[in-house]
Amino acid sequence: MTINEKITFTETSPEDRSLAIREALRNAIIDRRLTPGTKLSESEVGSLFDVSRTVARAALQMLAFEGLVKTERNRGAFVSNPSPEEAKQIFASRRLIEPGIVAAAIERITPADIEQFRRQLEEEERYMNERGPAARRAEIKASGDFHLMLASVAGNLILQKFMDELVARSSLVIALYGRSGVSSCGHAEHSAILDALEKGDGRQATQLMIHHIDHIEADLDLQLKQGLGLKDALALT
Amino acid sequence: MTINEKITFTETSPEDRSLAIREALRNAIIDRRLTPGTKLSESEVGSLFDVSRTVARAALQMLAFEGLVKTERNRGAFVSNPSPEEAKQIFASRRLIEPGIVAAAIERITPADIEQFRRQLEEEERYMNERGPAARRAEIKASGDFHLMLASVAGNLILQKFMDELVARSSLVIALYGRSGVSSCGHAEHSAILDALEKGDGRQATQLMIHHIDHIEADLDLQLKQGLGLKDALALT
DNA sequence: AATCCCAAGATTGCATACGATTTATCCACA
DNA sequence: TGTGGATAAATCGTATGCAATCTTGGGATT
Repeated sequence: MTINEKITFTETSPEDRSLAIREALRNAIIDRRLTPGTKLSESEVGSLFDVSRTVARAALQMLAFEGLVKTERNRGAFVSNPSPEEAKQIFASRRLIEPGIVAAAIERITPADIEQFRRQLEEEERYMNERGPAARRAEIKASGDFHLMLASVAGNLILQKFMDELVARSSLVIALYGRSGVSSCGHAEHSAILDALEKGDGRQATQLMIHHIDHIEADLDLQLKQGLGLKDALALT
Repeated sequence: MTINEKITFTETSPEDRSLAIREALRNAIIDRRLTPGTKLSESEVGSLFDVSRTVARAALQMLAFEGLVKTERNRGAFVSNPSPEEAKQIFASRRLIEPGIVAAAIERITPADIEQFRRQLEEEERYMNERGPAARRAEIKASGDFHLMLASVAGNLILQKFMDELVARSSLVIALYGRSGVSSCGHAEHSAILDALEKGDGRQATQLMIHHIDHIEADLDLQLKQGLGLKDALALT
């Protein structure tokens, strides 16, 4: 797979172009337009975005830092190919952090937030009922955005950054090991969590969140490719 | 404050020099040899380590990503000056993550690990009983290393990276807002946590960890400088 | 036919150069 | 004496060039 479609800037970036490129690549990765193993060469990225290798390189470095990209010395950058072990660690981390985020969010959530969440869930549902890869991608993205909005409401910027990374990497993991239509039940669970938040029932909200994460991970097929280090390497190129 | 002492490479780095520079600067920051607000100009860092601005810049970008350094466009990089609000968020994050790390560590800790922890605690104690700024610095570093070792034993690389960041940033916070001789009681608490781990008493170990974090945060003076945005800005230069 | 080796091409690692922006200095002027 | 503005210095943002390293393809040898 190569980068064949022109990736558009979502906004005119007056400055800090490497940040904009990072965002564009991030979106492409969590959208699965760039699949694990895809090579991201500095010159190719640079010419796609009409910048020099220097700034392309900076964007790739940032992505490497958050684990979405792996760089090999003198070889280049590749979209990460998380191992089952990594996948487990990602979800273990989420199980640790997200209940805390729910607990913090329930203290700070406002009616306006609730309203925004409802709109978000409607969007999820809309994509859920559509067919086609584009809708599927949008659904995955919207599903992740629910968790990120929650982190945003919680009001802890550090945890928010961690969740940014974890949600993005989860998306990669689901792309690799996902078994079914990802969030067919996920959407209902998001709804239930939001209901609990609205009622102010923190205990239930955190419980629902834990189960939600359990369900996402349960939908993965982490055993199959466990011992296939060689095949993984082959899949890389 | 300027960078006036030659910072030595801990190891001969055959390659990936930016990583080595990042490590050296990281250590200098958590050791408080570089205090919050210190400017880290690309050329200065570069010439100190005998590299070009390109690689110095890469190191600074990494530090900015983990929150130890803040960059301002066209102005440069400065050692972070965390606000009281940031400090609270850092400790809130630790309260969320570290109990989970303790719980994971107790499942995996080996007698060899215990032995290593004991040696680590002896070192803490040695520095605690010494006087002088160098010993104080070493004590702070050793105290943080206890938490990082725990994260390492827990075996989750993602959480380990998060803790790396949180411990380093905590060190900055303590430098800014710390009230007393930091870990006079901290050492005893580390010992107690280790004892609980050795006994296999997970419930007690996590409780002790939570209290330990509470105590560290309680030792901070976060109210005083809360409204002084202006003075903070002044302290920057 | 399979294997090994070497050279050509491609890509990264790094240094340097130049324009843009910010900061500092100094002089004019009120 | 203090203020304003213009010029100079310093620093960053970015592009580009060269050397080092890796990959690839072809040809010779067994």
